Amino acid sequence: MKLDTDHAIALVDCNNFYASCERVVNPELLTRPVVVLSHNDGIIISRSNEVKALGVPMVAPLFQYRDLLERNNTAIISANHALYYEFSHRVMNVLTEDIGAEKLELYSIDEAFIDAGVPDKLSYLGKHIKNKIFETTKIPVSVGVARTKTLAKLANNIAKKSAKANGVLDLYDSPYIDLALRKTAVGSIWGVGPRSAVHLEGRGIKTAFQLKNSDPEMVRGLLNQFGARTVLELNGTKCLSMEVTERDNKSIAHTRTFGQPLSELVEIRNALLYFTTRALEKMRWNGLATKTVSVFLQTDRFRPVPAMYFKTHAYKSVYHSDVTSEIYGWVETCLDKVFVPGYQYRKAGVILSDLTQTGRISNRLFERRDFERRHVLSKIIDEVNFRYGRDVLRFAALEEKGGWQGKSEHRGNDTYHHIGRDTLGQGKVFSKSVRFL
DNA sequence: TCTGGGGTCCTAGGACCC
DNA sequence: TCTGGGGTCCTAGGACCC
Repeated sequence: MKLDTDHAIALVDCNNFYASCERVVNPELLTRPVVVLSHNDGIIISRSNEVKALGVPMVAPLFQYRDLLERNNTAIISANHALYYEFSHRVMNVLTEDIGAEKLELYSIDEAFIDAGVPDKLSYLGKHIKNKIFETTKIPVSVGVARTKTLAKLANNIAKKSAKANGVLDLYDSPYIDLALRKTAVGSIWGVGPRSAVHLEGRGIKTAFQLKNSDPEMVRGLLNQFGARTVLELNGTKCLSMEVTERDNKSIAHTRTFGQPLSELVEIRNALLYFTTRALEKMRWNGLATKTVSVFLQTDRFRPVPAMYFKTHAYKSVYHSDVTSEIYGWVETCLDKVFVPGYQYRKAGVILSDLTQTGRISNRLFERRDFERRHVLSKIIDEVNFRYGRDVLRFAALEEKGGWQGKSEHRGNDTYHHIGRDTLGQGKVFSKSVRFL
């Protein structure tokens, strides 16, 4: 397959995406600082520019910044993922329908790479994309254009911050590429995390420009193959191609911190069956079946009682299934392996892996008819719950709410609550799961 | 008092088998 | 004196991303 070596890649990234969505549905927020919180209201996961200017970092505990935010009249809002899926869908539609992007890679809920074609008025294209998306959806975006994904990421970061760029930067054959790289800390490059940055700095590689001029083999030894690839990408050599075709998830998880520590097996079992139900809904929504389920239990990260404990166990079935009642049994087997009395558990999760398309489930000679009946029953329960509300229909094993549930107190606009039921994507574009915060 | 969740990929080391 | 070694499967944990 040809990599379209000379084609430019544009990265379109929504600014402060969750906060921006909240502002579209509630324009009063346009004149106030805005933060959006994680599901338990514990963590700040999206900030408007005013909040960033206050020095509030990404993924910060709310309690540490609450006073500062309130003094500045900040709107504090619980996350509404269904709303963000809806806006994501709208933004991507502008790219495919209005802009006519033929190759689009949905990289996360708020950003996409597109093939910008042969180099011709690239900054004009960037401005057009930015204006068209804002005109249609009211969501502000930034556009970075370059020869490689890594450089497009960099261009996008600069476009977002620089007043001069005003949201659009073209670094395709630009004389300013090296200048931009000189001004960029090595740890700000896509794929270079804090640990790798420390290693590189130890070798005197402090800027992106120095990394560009490093020996890829040396970097491979110091980091890994990804590091070496990043060096080539910084030099304008495409190593990462556009992943245009949707691929199925390799795993689907539902993990939660409990509202309060739990030590009783019964309560933890209830929580895990609930988590399993949610994960299976998402799995069936994507037309998948699982063969391996993993369950983990964990004590409080910050205040473990009576000691730190983390344990995971995987149950491997000999066949795939998407039948709730059956997979409940697999989960209970795992729970028996990881549960030890005496710990105060704070977090637990269910992870479904070894996923395959339901259509490819092999026939089970002896129990085929029963399996099909239960498979259909599970689908019907999903349908009913989707139309009439979560868990209107549920298995007797699934208990009512327990002490494990958290709370979302800052829920604002209710308009979109009927969409998606939180864990489900909507429509064709999001029939597969999308990475989100 | 309060500190998230969902993913991917990679590696080390133990258990076990032949 | 001597303590094989390769393969595979598993969990733990690191690193990175949004």
